[in-house]
Amino acid sequence: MARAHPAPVVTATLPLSPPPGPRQQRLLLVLREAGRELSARELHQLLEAAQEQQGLATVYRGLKLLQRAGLVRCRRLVNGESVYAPLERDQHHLTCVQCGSSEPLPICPLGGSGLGLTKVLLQGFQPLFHTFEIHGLCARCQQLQAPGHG
Amino acid sequence: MARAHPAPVVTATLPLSPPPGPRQQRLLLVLREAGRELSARELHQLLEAAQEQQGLATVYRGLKLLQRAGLVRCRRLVNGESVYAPLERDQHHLTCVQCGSSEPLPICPLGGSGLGLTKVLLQGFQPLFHTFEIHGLCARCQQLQAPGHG
DNA sequence: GCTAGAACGACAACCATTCTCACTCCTGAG
DNA sequence: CTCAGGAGTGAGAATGGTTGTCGTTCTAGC
Repeated sequence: MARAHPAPVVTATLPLSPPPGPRQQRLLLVLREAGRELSARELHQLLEAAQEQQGLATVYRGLKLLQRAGLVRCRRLVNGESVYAPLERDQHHLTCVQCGSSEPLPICPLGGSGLGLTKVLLQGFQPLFHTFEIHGLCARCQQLQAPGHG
Repeated sequence: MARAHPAPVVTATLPLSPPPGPRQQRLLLVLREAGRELSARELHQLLEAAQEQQGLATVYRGLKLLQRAGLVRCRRLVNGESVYAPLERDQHHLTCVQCGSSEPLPICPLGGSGLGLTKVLLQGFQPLFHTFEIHGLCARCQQLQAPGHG
Protein backbone atom coordinates (compact mmCIF):
# COMPACT_ATOMS: atom_id res chain seq x y z
CA MET A 1 0.00 0.00 0.00
CA ALA A 2 1.52 3.26 -1.13
CA ARG A 3 0.19 6.43 -2.56
CA ALA A 4 1.38 9.80 -3.78
CA HIS A 5 -1.68 11.62 -2.53
CA PRO A 6 -3.21 13.66 -5.37
CA ALA A 7 -4.67 16.64 -3.58
CA PRO A 8 -4.17 17.93 -0.03
CA VAL A 9 -7.36 18.46 1.92
CA VAL A 10 -6.26 20.49 4.91
CA THR A 11 -5.69 24.15 4.20
CA ALA A 12 -4.73 25.58 7.56
CA THR A 13 -2.64 28.73 7.42
CA LEU A 14 0.65 27.33 8.54
CA PRO A 15 3.78 29.39 8.54
CA LEU A 16 6.19 26.94 7.00
CA SER A 17 5.34 23.37 6.26
CA PRO A 18 3.13 22.10 3.49
CA PRO A 19 -0.20 20.74 4.67
CA PRO A 20 -0.19 17.07 5.59
CA GLY A 21 -1.54 14.36 3.35
CA PRO A 22 -4.49 12.10 4.17
CA ARG A 23 -2.37 9.57 6.04
CA GLN A 24 -1.13 12.25 8.37
CA GLN A 25 -4.66 13.54 8.82
CA ARG A 26 -5.66 10.09 10.01
CA LEU A 27 -2.94 10.21 12.60
CA LEU A 28 -4.06 13.62 13.76
CA LEU A 29 -7.69 12.53 13.95
CA VAL A 30 -6.85 9.51 16.10
CA LEU A 31 -4.75 11.69 18.36
CA ARG A 32 -7.60 14.15 18.74
CA GLU A 33 -10.16 11.48 19.45
CA ALA A 34 -7.96 9.83 22.07
CA GLY A 35 -8.31 11.59 25.37
CA ARG A 36 -4.66 11.13 26.16
CA GLU A 37 -1.19 11.15 24.70
CA LEU A 38 -0.43 8.22 22.45
CA SER A 39 2.84 6.55 21.61
CA ALA A 40 3.71 5.67 18.04
CA ARG A 41 3.09 2.03 18.79
CA GLU A 42 -0.34 2.71 20.27
CA LEU A 43 -1.21 4.85 17.28
CA HIS A 44 -0.09 2.06 14.99
CA GLN A 45 -2.28 -0.42 16.85
CA LEU A 46 -5.32 1.84 16.93
CA LEU A 47 -5.09 2.35 13.19
CA GLU A 48 -4.82 -1.38 12.69
CA ALA A 49 -7.94 -1.92 14.78
CA ALA A 50 -9.75 0.64 12.64
CA GLN A 51 -8.63 -1.18 9.47
CA GLU A 52 -6.59 1.81 8.40
CA GLN A 53 -3.22 0.31 9.19
CA GLN A 54 -0.01 2.09 8.42
CA GLY A 55 3.44 0.63 8.80
CA LEU A 56 5.18 1.59 11.98
CA ALA A 57 7.85 3.48 10.03
CA THR A 58 5.10 5.39 8.26
CA VAL A 59 3.52 6.31 11.56
CA TYR A 60 6.85 7.70 12.74
CA ARG A 61 7.32 9.59 9.49
CA GLY A 62 3.82 11.03 9.70
CA LEU A 63 4.25 12.10 13.30
CA LYS A 64 7.45 13.90 12.41
CA LEU A 65 5.73 15.71 9.56
CA LEU A 66 2.83 16.71 11.79
CA GLN A 67 5.26 17.94 14.40
CA ARG A 68 7.12 20.07 11.88
CA ALA A 69 3.83 21.37 10.53
CA GLY A 70 2.91 22.66 13.97
CA LEU A 71 -0.04 20.30 14.42
CA VAL A 72 1.31 17.82 16.94
CA ARG A 73 3.37 18.08 20.10
CA CYS A 74 5.62 15.43 21.55
CA ARG A 75 7.39 14.59 24.77
CA ARG A 76 9.53 11.75 26.01
CA LEU A 77 8.54 9.57 28.92
CA VAL A 78 11.10 8.34 31.41
CA ASN A 79 11.12 4.90 29.79
CA GLY A 80 12.36 6.43 26.53
CA GLU A 81 9.05 6.28 24.74
CA SER A 82 7.80 9.35 22.92
CA VAL A 83 4.14 10.25 23.24
CA TYR A 84 2.20 12.57 20.99
CA ALA A 85 -0.80 14.87 21.35
CA PRO A 86 -2.53 17.52 19.25
CA LEU A 87 -0.92 20.91 19.52
CA GLU A 88 -4.03 22.54 20.96
CA ARG A 89 -3.95 20.25 23.98
CA ASP A 90 -1.70 22.33 26.19
CA GLN A 91 -1.01 19.86 28.97
CA HIS A 92 2.07 19.58 31.18
CA HIS A 93 3.11 17.02 33.77
CA LEU A 94 4.57 16.06 37.09
CA THR A 95 6.93 13.15 36.56
CA CYS A 96 8.40 10.91 39.22
CA VAL A 97 12.11 10.25 38.74
CA GLN A 98 11.78 7.07 40.78
CA CYS A 99 8.88 5.17 39.26
CA GLY A 100 8.40 7.18 36.08
CA SER A 101 4.71 7.85 36.69
CA SER A 102 3.41 11.01 35.10
CA GLU A 103 0.36 12.99 36.16
CA PRO A 104 -1.15 16.14 34.66
CA LEU A 105 -0.15 19.53 35.99
CA PRO A 106 -2.93 22.09 35.72
CA ILE A 107 -0.73 25.03 34.85
CA CYS A 108 1.19 26.28 31.85
CA PRO A 109 4.25 28.50 32.25
CA LEU A 110 3.22 30.49 29.18
CA GLY A 111 -0.30 31.11 30.40
CA GLY A 112 -1.95 28.85 27.89
CA SER A 113 -2.25 31.74 25.45
CA GLY A 114 0.35 30.43 23.08
CA LEU A 115 3.94 31.45 23.14
CA GLY A 116 4.36 34.71 25.00
CA LEU A 117 7.97 35.17 24.03
CA THR A 118 9.60 38.16 22.47
CA LYS A 119 11.35 37.95 19.15
CA VAL A 120 14.48 39.11 20.87
CA LEU A 121 14.58 35.92 22.88
CA LEU A 122 13.81 33.68 19.96
CA GLN A 123 16.37 35.16 17.55
CA GLY A 124 14.81 33.87 14.34
CA PHE A 125 13.71 30.61 15.90
CA GLN A 126 10.18 29.63 14.83
CA PRO A 127 8.42 28.17 17.87
CA LEU A 128 6.01 25.30 17.33
CA PHE A 129 5.29 23.98 20.81
CA HIS A 130 6.80 23.82 24.25
CA THR A 131 7.22 21.28 26.99
CA PHE A 132 7.24 21.97 30.70
CA GLU A 133 7.72 19.26 33.22
CA ILE A 134 8.39 19.07 36.93
CA HIS A 135 10.47 16.09 37.97
CA GLY A 136 10.48 14.85 41.51
CA LEU A 137 9.16 12.15 43.77
CA CYS A 138 5.53 11.15 43.86
CA ALA A 139 3.86 10.65 47.23
CA ARG A 140 4.10 6.88 46.98
CA CYS A 141 7.83 6.85 46.30
CA GLN A 142 8.46 9.35 49.10
CA GLN A 143 6.90 6.94 51.56
CA LEU A 144 8.83 3.98 50.25
CA GLN A 145 12.06 5.93 50.45
CA ALA A 146 11.48 7.45 53.88
CA PRO A 147 13.64 6.06 56.71
CA GLY A 148 11.89 3.78 59.13
CA HIS A 149 9.52 2.48 56.53
CA GLY A 150 11.23 -0.15 54.43
CA MET B 1 37.11 -1.97 42.34
CA ALA B 2 34.30 -1.89 44.85
CA ARG B 3 33.76 -0.21 48.13
CA ALA B 4 31.09 0.08 50.82
CA HIS B 5 31.98 3.63 51.76
CA PRO B 6 32.29 3.88 55.55
CA ALA B 7 31.30 7.49 56.20
CA PRO B 8 29.40 9.95 54.03
CA VAL B 9 31.10 13.28 53.52
CA VAL B 10 28.38 15.51 52.13
CA THR B 11 25.90 16.73 54.70
CA ALA B 12 23.54 18.90 52.71
CA THR B 13 20.07 19.27 54.19
CA LEU B 14 18.15 17.20 51.72
CA PRO B 15 14.52 16.39 52.21
CA LEU B 16 14.53 12.73 51.36
CA SER B 17 17.50 10.91 49.98
CA PRO B 18 20.59 9.86 51.86
CA PRO B 19 23.70 11.83 50.94
CA PRO B 20 25.69 10.45 48.04
CA GLY B 21 28.86 8.47 48.46
CA PRO B 22 32.28 9.49 47.18
CA ARG B 23 31.77 8.04 43.71
CA GLN B 24 28.67 10.12 43.25
CA GLN B 25 30.49 13.17 44.55
CA ARG B 26 33.06 12.67 41.80
CA LEU B 27 30.29 12.69 39.24
CA LEU B 28 28.84 15.86 40.68
CA LEU B 29 32.21 17.55 40.73
CA VAL B 30 32.88 16.77 37.08
CA LEU B 31 29.44 18.04 36.16
CA ARG B 32 30.07 21.26 38.05
CA GLU B 33 33.46 21.81 36.50
CA ALA B 34 32.15 21.21 33.01
CA GLY B 35 30.60 24.35 31.61
CA ARG B 36 27.91 22.40 29.84
CA GLU B 37 25.57 19.49 30.14
CA LEU B 38 27.25 16.10 29.90
CA SER B 39 25.94 12.77 28.76
CA ALA B 40 26.63 9.63 30.75
CA ARG B 41 29.12 8.54 28.13
CA GLU B 42 30.99 11.85 28.24
CA LEU B 43 31.08 11.68 32.00
CA HIS B 44 32.42 8.16 31.81
CA GLN B 45 35.16 9.29 29.42
CA LEU B 46 36.10 12.34 31.45
CA LEU B 47 36.49 10.21 34.56
CA GLU B 48 38.63 7.79 32.62
CA ALA B 49 40.88 10.62 31.47
CA ALA B 50 41.22 11.74 35.07
CA GLN B 51 42.20 8.21 36.12
CA GLU B 52 39.09 7.90 38.25
CA GLN B 53 37.24 5.60 35.93
CA GLN B 54 33.87 4.16 36.80
CA GLY B 55 32.03 1.55 34.78
CA LEU B 56 29.35 2.95 32.54
CA ALA B 57 26.67 1.17 34.51
CA THR B 58 28.02 2.74 37.68
CA VAL B 59 27.89 6.16 36.09
CA TYR B 60 24.26 5.60 35.23
CA ARG B 61 23.52 4.37 38.73
CA GLY B 62 25.28 7.34 40.29
CA LEU B 63 23.47 9.84 38.09
CA LYS B 64 20.16 8.34 39.08
CA LEU B 65 21.07 8.58 42.75
CA LEU B 66 22.16 12.20 42.35
CA GLN B 67 18.97 12.98 40.53
CA ARG B 68 16.85 11.48 43.29
CA ALA B 69 18.92 13.31 45.88
CA GLY B 70 18.03 16.63 44.27
CA LEU B 71 21.59 17.40 43.19
CA VAL B 72 21.46 16.82 39.46
CA ARG B 73 19.00 17.63 36.72
CA CYS B 74 18.52 15.79 33.48
CA ARG B 75 16.91 16.24 30.10
CA ARG B 76 16.68 14.20 26.93
CA LEU B 77 18.04 15.40 23.65
CA VAL B 78 16.23 14.71 20.39
CA ASN B 79 18.69 11.92 19.55
CA GLY B 80 17.61 9.99 22.64
CA GLU B 81 20.63 10.82 24.72
CA SER B 82 20.15 12.11 28.25
CA VAL B 83 22.35 14.97 29.43
CA TYR B 84 22.98 15.96 33.01
CA ALA B 85 23.83 19.17 34.84
CA PRO B 86 24.05 20.33 38.45
CA LEU B 87 20.72 21.33 39.90
CA GLU B 88 21.79 24.90 40.49
CA ARG B 89 22.40 25.48 36.80
CA ASP B 90 18.92 26.61 35.82
CA GLN B 91 19.23 26.55 32.06
CA HIS B 92 16.52 25.92 29.47
CA HIS B 93 16.62 25.50 25.71
CA LEU B 94 15.30 26.11 22.24
CA THR B 95 15.35 22.84 20.33
CA CYS B 96 14.91 22.38 16.60
CA VAL B 97 12.56 19.53 15.71
CA GLN B 98 14.24 19.24 12.33
CA CYS B 99 17.94 19.07 13.01
CA GLY B 100 17.90 18.50 16.75
CA SER B 101 20.16 21.44 17.54
CA SER B 102 19.67 22.93 20.98
CA GLU B 103 20.59 26.43 22.07
CA PRO B 104 20.23 28.09 25.47
CA LEU B 105 17.12 30.09 26.25
CA PRO B 106 17.78 32.94 28.67
CA ILE B 107 14.54 32.67 30.61
CA CYS B 108 13.05 30.38 33.22
CA PRO B 109 9.28 29.98 33.52
CA LEU B 110 9.59 29.78 37.29
CA GLY B 111 11.61 32.95 37.57
CA GLY B 112 14.82 31.22 38.52
CA SER B 113 13.88 31.41 42.18
CA GLY B 114 13.26 27.75 42.55
CA LEU B 115 9.85 26.19 42.27
CA GLY B 116 7.18 28.80 42.71
CA LEU B 117 4.36 26.34 42.93
CA THR B 118 1.69 25.99 45.51
CA LYS B 119 1.23 22.83 47.50
CA VAL B 120 -2.26 22.62 46.14
CA LEU B 121 -0.89 22.09 42.67
CA LEU B 122 1.72 19.59 43.73
CA GLN B 123 -0.59 17.41 45.83
CA GLY B 124 2.11 15.72 47.86
CA PHE B 125 4.54 15.57 45.00
CA GLN B 126 8.10 16.49 46.06
CA PRO B 127 9.62 18.63 43.29
CA LEU B 128 13.31 18.19 42.54
CA PHE B 129 13.85 20.03 39.26
CA HIS B 130 11.98 21.15 36.19
CA THR B 131 12.52 21.19 32.46
CA PHE B 132 11.23 23.79 30.05
CA GLU B 133 11.89 23.59 26.37
CA ILE B 134 10.61 25.34 23.28
CA HIS B 135 10.54 23.13 20.21
CA GLY B 136 10.43 24.60 16.76
CA LEU B 137 12.51 25.32 13.70
CA CYS B 138 15.86 27.01 13.87
CA ALA B 139 16.65 29.78 11.38
CA ARG B 140 18.75 27.46 9.24
CA CYS B 141 16.08 24.80 8.89
CA GLN B 142 13.44 27.44 8.12
CA GLN B 143 15.47 28.57 5.14
CA LEU B 144 16.07 25.03 3.91
CA GLN B 145 12.38 24.27 4.20
CA ALA B 146 11.10 27.49 2.63
CA PRO B 147 9.57 27.16 -0.86
CA GLY B 148 11.69 28.48 -3.67
CA HIS B 149 14.89 27.60 -1.94
CA GLY B 150 15.57 23.90 -2.38
C1' DG C 1 1.30 0.61 -21.73
C1' DC C 2 5.44 3.05 -20.15
C1' DT C 3 8.47 6.13 -17.35
C1' DA C 4 9.58 9.13 -13.47
C1' DG C 5 8.98 10.39 -8.91
C1' DA C 6 7.04 10.07 -4.32
C1' DA C 7 5.18 7.42 -0.46
C1' DC C 8 4.97 3.19 1.67
C1' DG C 9 5.82 -1.43 4.43
C1' DA C 10 8.69 -4.94 6.21
C1' DC C 11 12.63 -5.72 8.36
C1' DA C 12 17.38 -4.91 9.67
C1' DA C 13 20.35 -1.83 12.10
C1' DC C 14 21.38 1.43 15.62
C1' DC C 15 22.37 2.88 20.16
C1' DA C 16 21.38 4.68 24.81
C1' DT C 17 20.04 2.45 28.73
C1' DT C 18 19.15 -1.36 31.83
C1' DC C 19 19.89 -6.01 33.50
C1' DT C 20 22.65 -9.89 35.09
C1' DC C 21 26.03 -11.89 37.65
C1' DA C 22 30.41 -12.83 39.36
C1' DC C 23 33.84 -10.34 41.82
C1' DT C 24 35.98 -7.06 45.11
C1' DC C 25 36.12 -4.46 49.12
C1' DC C 26 34.49 -3.27 53.71
C1' DT C 27 32.79 -4.55 58.17
C1' DG C 28 32.12 -7.14 62.23
C1' DA C 29 32.69 -11.33 64.94
C1' DG C 30 35.49 -14.87 66.84
C1' DC D 1 44.52 -12.98 61.80
C1' DT D 2 40.71 -15.60 59.56
C1' DC D 3 36.22 -16.05 58.02
C1' DA D 4 31.43 -14.94 56.63
C1' DG D 5 27.99 -11.61 55.15
C1' DG D 6 26.63 -7.72 52.54
C1' DA D 7 26.90 -3.73 49.62
C1' DG D 8 28.92 -1.62 45.52
C1' DT D 9 30.99 -2.36 41.22
C1' DG D 10 32.43 -3.63 36.20
C1' DA D 11 31.93 -6.06 31.92
C1' DG D 12 29.12 -7.60 28.73
C1' DA D 13 24.63 -9.26 27.26
C1' DA D 14 19.92 -7.95 26.65
C1' DT D 15 16.28 -4.68 25.90
C1' DG D 16 13.43 -1.77 23.18
C1' DG D 17 12.18 2.58 20.88
C1' DT D 18 13.52 4.72 16.81
C1' DT D 19 15.68 5.22 12.33
C1' DG D 20 17.66 3.53 7.97
C1' DT D 21 17.42 0.55 3.88
C1' DC D 22 15.42 -1.14 -0.05
C1' DG D 23 12.23 -3.18 -3.06
C1' DT D 24 7.29 -2.33 -4.05
C1' DT D 25 3.13 0.29 -5.12
C1' DC D 26 0.75 4.25 -6.39
C1' DT D 27 -0.13 8.63 -9.20
C1' DA D 28 0.77 11.69 -13.03
C1' DG D 29 1.91 12.62 -17.59
C1' DC D 30 2.38 11.05 -22.24
